[in-house]
Amino acid sequence: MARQSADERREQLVEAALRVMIRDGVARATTRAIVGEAGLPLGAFHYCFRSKQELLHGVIERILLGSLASPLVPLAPGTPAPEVVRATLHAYWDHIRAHPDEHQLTYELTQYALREPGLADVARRQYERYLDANVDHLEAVARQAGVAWTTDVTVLARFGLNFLDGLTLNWLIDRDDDRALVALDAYAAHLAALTAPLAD
Amino acid sequence: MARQSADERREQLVEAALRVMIRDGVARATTRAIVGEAGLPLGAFHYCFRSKQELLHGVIERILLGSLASPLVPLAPGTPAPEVVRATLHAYWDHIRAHPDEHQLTYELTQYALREPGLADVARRQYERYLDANVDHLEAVARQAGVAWTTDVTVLARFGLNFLDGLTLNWLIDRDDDRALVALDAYAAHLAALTAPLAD
DNA sequence: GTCTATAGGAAGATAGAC
DNA sequence: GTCTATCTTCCTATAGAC
Repeated sequence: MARQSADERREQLVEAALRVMIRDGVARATTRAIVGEAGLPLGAFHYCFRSKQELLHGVIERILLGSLASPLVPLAPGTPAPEVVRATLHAYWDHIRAHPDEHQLTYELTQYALREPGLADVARRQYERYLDANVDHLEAVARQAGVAWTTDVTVLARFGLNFLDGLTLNWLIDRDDDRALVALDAYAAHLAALTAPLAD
Repeated sequence: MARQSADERREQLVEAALRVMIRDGVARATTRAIVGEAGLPLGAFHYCFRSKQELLHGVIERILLGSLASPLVPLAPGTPAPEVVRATLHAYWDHIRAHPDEHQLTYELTQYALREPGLADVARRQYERYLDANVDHLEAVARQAGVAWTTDVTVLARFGLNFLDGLTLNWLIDRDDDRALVALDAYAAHLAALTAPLAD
């Protein structure tokens, strides 16, 4: 068939694996299901990857990286801080609601990684990066709103990461939009109360 | 061998399954591993359970019920509200730290349940009960501290459930005690700020 | 590199003696 | 009810022709 580089093939299989996992879960993402999804013969698997673990490594790095895309909301300058906070959180939440399956897979893969000696570190590093991203995000929000945080930003970031993670997990289970939004707004109000106007 | 009732056998297998899952993860809890752990022959499995799903149903109900045990902290009457809140949260957190593997299994089983059509509802109902338990817990704390919540308790409960869930998940990954405690205390302070002395 | 065919084993479930 | 032996299916991985 069409001659492709091994890298292209690998990419193709990682993406097929992602689709299968999102659709059917990690447990059902067998090598057969993955090559089937990619439209490749079974044998193709093992001259692209030494083993299934190697593919999973690629899948995990891929999806965990992808979910770092933090949507920044363009707001008119002079928007009051509470409004900036709320709009930013709602933008984040819209992203979750638009891609629930991907986020569910993220949790599944994290649990999976914790059980595999060679992969546990990947999950650990990933949460470290989530934290860093959250710090950046909080600082960007403060800049945009023209305020300063009255609490250590790294503490806020950890607190927010945990709350949003729990909120997402809970919503993936009950899919109760109303309750989730109420909790999200409660968090937004809490955050907004932790800002002070910049003295300049 | 020793003659036992089918109920006893079932109980025995559910407990063996729990041990295997806590030790090795859900994916490695095969029927063979489970009966091996219980010291029973392979054939024993299928005159106790119609299928593996039936056993998993039992395991999920068992562990999700068990994790509802909310430790109430005995404190001297007259203890200030912030102290009551903090002590209660720390007691909860100590429980998590003492049984990390059980909690990790809880998350694994929840993810698993969401992928099985017959089990998704169990997870949903379970989170509903977590929420109820959290409401009860918050009301008990207010009673003990002699204060009232200035925010709707169901909103607080949802918010707290989500934060504590995320905190636990995050800690299971990075095992960073210091950061977790800082975040927990931030939450305690937030909660304490939402109380008002009872006018009596 | 690419594919077909198959090895080799482990999974859930059952048959049938006791 | 209890156990051994076995069936069937599906898994990951490899062998070897092209």
